[in-house]
Amino acid sequence: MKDYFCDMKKHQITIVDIAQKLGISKSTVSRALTGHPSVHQQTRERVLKLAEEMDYERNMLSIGLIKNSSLTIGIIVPEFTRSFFPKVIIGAQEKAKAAGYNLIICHSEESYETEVANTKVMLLHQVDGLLISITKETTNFEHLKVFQRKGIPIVFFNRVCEEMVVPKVIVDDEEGAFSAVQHLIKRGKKRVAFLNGPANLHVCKKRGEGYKNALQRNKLQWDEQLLRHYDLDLNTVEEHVNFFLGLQDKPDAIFAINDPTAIEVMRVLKKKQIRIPEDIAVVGFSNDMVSSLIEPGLTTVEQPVAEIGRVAAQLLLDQIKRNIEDWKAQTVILKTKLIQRDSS
Amino acid sequence: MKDYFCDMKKHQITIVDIAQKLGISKSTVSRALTGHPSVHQQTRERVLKLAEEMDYERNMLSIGLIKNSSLTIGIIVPEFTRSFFPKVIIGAQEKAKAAGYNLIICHSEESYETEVANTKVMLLHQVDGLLISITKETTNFEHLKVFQRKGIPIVFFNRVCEEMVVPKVIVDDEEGAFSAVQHLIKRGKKRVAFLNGPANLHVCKKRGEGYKNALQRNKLQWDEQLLRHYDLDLNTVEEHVNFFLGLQDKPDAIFAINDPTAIEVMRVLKKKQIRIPEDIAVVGFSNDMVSSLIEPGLTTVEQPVAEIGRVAAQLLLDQIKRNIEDWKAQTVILKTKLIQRDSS
DNA sequence: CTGTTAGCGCATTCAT
DNA sequence: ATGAATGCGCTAACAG
Repeated sequence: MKDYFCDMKKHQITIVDIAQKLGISKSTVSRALTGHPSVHQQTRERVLKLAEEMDYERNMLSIGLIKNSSLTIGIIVPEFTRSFFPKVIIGAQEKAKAAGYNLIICHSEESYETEVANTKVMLLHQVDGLLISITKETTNFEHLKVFQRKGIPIVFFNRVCEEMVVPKVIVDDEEGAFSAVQHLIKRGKKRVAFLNGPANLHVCKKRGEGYKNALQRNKLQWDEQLLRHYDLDLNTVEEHVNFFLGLQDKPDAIFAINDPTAIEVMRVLKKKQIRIPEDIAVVGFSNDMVSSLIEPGLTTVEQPVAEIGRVAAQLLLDQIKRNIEDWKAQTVILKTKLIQRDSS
Repeated sequence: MKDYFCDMKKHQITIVDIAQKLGISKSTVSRALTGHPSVHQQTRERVLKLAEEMDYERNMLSIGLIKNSSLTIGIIVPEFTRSFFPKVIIGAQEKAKAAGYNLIICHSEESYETEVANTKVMLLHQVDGLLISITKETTNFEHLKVFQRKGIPIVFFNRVCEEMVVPKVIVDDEEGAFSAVQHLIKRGKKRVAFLNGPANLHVCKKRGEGYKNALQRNKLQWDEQLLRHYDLDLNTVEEHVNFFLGLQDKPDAIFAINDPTAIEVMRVLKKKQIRIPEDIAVVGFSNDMVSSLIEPGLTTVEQPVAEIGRVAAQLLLDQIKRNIEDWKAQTVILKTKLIQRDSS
């Protein structure tokens, strides 16, 4: 009896089982199941009925094997406890689903090593395309170039790889940062500090440029002490704020690379009884869900988050449909929008 | 399932390619790749080297087909723009990775239909087990029972299915709700309202029981107008709050099913110049990241979020290792902890 | 309309 | 230590 059960566990109901019971060939069963037109109506009904009765489920693995496709696209994000990446994923999923594709998500936890492991998972699962935003540590791109060589399209979003010629979706980071700093200056601030992210990330470089441009445009002195790069570990934000506060000539505004950072900056300032925005104004980037809930409300640069996901997925689906020699490598740059609240 | 597969086959590097280049049989290549002992050391090295050079990746679809396993476990969550589910996922990923399993994540976006589609993806990828927290719409469980029939273990967490006898990981929702309401009453509140979630969710039922128990224990009158179920759509929270405020005998405290709801309640109250907690105190559930950042800080019932993921993954891995006839269906109940802040 | 045959990429038995 | 052959479950020519 026990052996019987063990065997049962292994044995899947297949089209052959159905075919045998019905005394027809498995091809006919297959055709009936897939809705092929040239099957006798009566045969089809008998197959469908028996399949239902026997709890038959198609084995998509074998189908994927044949078609060399899994109808799945993968997405790798470095982080998702904040609302940014989840919202991108939701946008991407929307487009993918509409095209009949499923989405599998991997989380690289800002670790290069995990990212490489994730790409292996994607390869193993035969994804038809990959969406990715790289980790803060990623400077080697071999694991991603593999996809190109294999003819599996990649689309970058948010954190892109500069050296790879593939579609990318970003926002106008330079313009976004520019408008944030411009706004602060218009509010009367003269010494705007920028707590930037890792210098190797393209997105951070661009925001750095926007920052500098805004200063120049307003003929404000460029002070390199006011631009600091940090590794996105929120625990270290306090040190950086302390550095700013320890300067001979303190900043009167802090622009932060993203909203979580800005919120942490605000927490540190509040703890020190520094008034926001009177003493020091704060501006973030992204318009996270939290930013409207805290006090004072955080002024921030809004990104069309779900749209980033939608566009990225659409570009990927376009690539998937194209032959490899017709691949296009456009970069889509979406607009940002300054959201003014009470922190500035 | 509709046939969406398109036909362009990108050529994959297979063991046959490697075998041909090396002038050996594909069996030997296979053995070298899988680490079979009886392969000449030199042969193995040549194979490994060439595989590396050619960017060869094993095709999981075919291996999965043969082995009926993919070393992958799936996780389906209904929502993840808040920090709750992402943190659970991170915990689960930790355990899975340690056991050599990969984790693929699907997002059901609180839609029954999407959840069903997600389970198909999991089946397609031949996951060895499934972790799931159901959507608020899910009342039919056929798509999940399929897994049991196929011998693929399932573990529920947070939002569990009552009628299925499988392992589950929840927190002590009844006790958590009890302690929240007990706390409010100790603070002098006499009319505690509860804005609960969908009545069909087990987790909501349990919290409802905790709420009622606390009232009873304190000999407070049970008023059915003070207990409302809502569909977790934050846009409708305002109506419910307005209902409470329109009562003859208004509540002096509102306990909300989760933190986002509580925060929305607070927003509505603040808009109406109602003082928190003096006029109406507010308590949430989960200790979301936001809750400590807003003002006043939200009193809430903390859940061991990552631990939920870890335990669920561990239970699943245990089931995977067991034969189907040895499956255990224990329910693990983790402890909650009341976090007192200024909203109560 | 339906049956036959041939793989998809790989692991695995059985040979040698 | 290696090669040949078999088959996982299914679809897709190619016959009838």
